[in-house]
Amino acid sequence: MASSSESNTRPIRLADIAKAAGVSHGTASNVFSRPEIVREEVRERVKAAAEAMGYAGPDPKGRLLRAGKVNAIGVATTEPLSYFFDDPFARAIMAGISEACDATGAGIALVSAGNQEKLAWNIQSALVDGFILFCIEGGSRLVELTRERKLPFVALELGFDDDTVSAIGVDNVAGARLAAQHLAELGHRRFAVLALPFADGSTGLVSPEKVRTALYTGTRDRLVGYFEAFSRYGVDTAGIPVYETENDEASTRAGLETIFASAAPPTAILAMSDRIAMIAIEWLAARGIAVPGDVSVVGFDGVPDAALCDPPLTTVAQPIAEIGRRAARTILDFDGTVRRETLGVELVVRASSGPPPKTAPKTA
Amino acid sequence: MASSSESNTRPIRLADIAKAAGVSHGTASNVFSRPEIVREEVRERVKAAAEAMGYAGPDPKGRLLRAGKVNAIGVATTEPLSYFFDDPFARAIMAGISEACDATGAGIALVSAGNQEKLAWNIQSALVDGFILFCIEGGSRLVELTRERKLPFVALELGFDDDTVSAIGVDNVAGARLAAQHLAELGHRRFAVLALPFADGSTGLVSPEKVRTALYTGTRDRLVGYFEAFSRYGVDTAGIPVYETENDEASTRAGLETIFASAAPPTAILAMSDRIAMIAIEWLAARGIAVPGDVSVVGFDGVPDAALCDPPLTTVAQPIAEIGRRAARTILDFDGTVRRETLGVELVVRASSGPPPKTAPKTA
DNA sequence: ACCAAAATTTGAATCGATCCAACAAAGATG
DNA sequence: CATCTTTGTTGGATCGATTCAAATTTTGGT
Repeated sequence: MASSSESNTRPIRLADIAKAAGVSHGTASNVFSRPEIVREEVRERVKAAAEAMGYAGPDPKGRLLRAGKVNAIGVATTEPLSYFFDDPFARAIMAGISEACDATGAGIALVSAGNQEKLAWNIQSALVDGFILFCIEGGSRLVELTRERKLPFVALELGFDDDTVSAIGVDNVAGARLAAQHLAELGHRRFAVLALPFADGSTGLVSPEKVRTALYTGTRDRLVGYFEAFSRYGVDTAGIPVYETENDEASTRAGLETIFASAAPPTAILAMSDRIAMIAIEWLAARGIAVPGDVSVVGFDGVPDAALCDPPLTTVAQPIAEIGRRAARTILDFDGTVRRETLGVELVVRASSGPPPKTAPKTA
Repeated sequence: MASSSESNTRPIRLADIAKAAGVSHGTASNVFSRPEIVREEVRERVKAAAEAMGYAGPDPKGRLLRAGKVNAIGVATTEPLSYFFDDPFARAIMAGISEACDATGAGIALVSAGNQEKLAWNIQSALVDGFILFCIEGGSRLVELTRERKLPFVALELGFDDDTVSAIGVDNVAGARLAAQHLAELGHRRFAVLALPFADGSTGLVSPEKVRTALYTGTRDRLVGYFEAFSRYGVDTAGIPVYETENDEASTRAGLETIFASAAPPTAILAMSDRIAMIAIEWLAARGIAVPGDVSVVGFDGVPDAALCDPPLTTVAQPIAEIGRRAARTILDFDGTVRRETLGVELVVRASSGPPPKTAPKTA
């Protein structure tokens, strides 16, 4: 007994229940996808058969092949997957992407791999209708890999200026100018810059020619913005230390050590990310240097955490959620054109910046 | 001219380049999936044809159908997608899941929908090998929907005790007992409980029979744990207000209003989540009630934020990342068995709890 | 030059659905 | 009663790959 009722071997297919119900597979398919066009009596019979055989419903794998659309957008990065849940900037962007996806019912597939080979495979085999790329380190590699898929994709943070790829970013020059100008107006004249990477895998003080050949134009543009403001206020840009970090704790601390080893340490620090800025504030506090009493710090990004740190961070706020929303929309409403958007930024003045001290800091 | 070379209509298939290269599709397929078994000369010819025709590589849609495995796990909830990036508990779990997925190269697909109908569709059409369910509100509905798919799935937070579904959770009774015991040992005798939902969509003070018929056994178990400890210390459990919140700001504040309207307000609050606890601390601070000077607060969960709030929160820490890791492993190593795991918890004493005041609080 | 063994290539079958042109049956119209 | 609609159903074609047994070509030995 229990010879045919035992479905212990392979899963039940639509064709199986069609046969069991004595209808064609076309009709069986209609029962699930357009039930209104099949006669009630037949519909019930098929449903009963499905129920009896333990049918799981039309397999999306099959449907997908036919339909072509996955109804999900892939978000890719070269960082590990946990980056999406740890990094405040990433999280804020994901919130924007989520919003757009929720509105249209699309899903989100997270794709990542530090490992070169796995990254390629993961991009190649991701079941998505398009990609949003977090171009942090190794951005161009990620773009190349993704381009191969011939699916719509959009790069975030404008890591480079290839006009053939869609990208969404902010006006880095204007934002940086705002930040530097704010400090200059407060009276600061001795600055230091803690920069994001100019190229992969290097850190340290940056020479002018390195700036000119920067791989990441976002980094370069921010520096350009800072310098523009400096010149306007008559500050000699040649004397300003620019330290390239990797946007992490180790390299930022190393940069601070270098900068404050100088005979004439800065009274203001321009950090190219809130992350760097917050690490700097912590480092300064640990050394008894008052912020903003001795040294002012201005960040860049405007992540939510920046408002909560101590002291709250003055920063150049990007419309982060909006960037995410637009990126998602770019994929969801893809029309075959290359779309490059540059959004505005806004200086948010909080407590980490103030006038320079009367006497040089760290004298005591 | 340009009649056949213009591929402006539909995408290039493997079969197209097979024909162009003059080989069978079997061989063409091998060039991409097992290049080592095809003769070099042929391999180059096929690759050249692919290059020339702008072939995007084997479409994962086709591969998927054949292979059966998606190599991605779905994480589902009834909350909007942004929940995964906003909620600290969810984020900590996702970090654990990410870790396990990174290790095996699996992807993560986020599935969600508040809307009943869309939820069903999203679950039915998700391209995944299995699901991890965040059973918050509407957990049983989510489980029913997912069961239909006949894919492996595991429920988090043990919303209910159906032994036929795999689940991973913590020992709620023991954890709650620990929390209540801690406060009792500090000398507290007047308590209030801010509870998680007992059932969908209700809030307010809870009667004993409601507790007995609680839909969410997690909530019930925590209450049981609190009460166990109370009885042991001779505290009359009948007099303790238990206010059911929805784990959000509005209902928690309402609960606090109710509780502190009493003639004999509590000296200690047991919150069933860190979220609730942190909202309570804020509410108390705004009313000038000192924590822990006047009132002690103990949370539950052990989210990272709890260590950073002011004052740092005493709480019952769940091994959150471990839960995520195990959930992912349960799906990735699925062996057809139902697996129910209960992990231990740990009391983390921080600054939000202390001895009760000599005089009753709020007297001034 | 011949044959067995090894290395490649072939082409049909399969994965699980949806779509659609053609057809059948029932009801409406002249 | 013949014809036209309307409503439902059918079965073949298709989506884009992988797989594998069988056919074919190469290689190596004598």
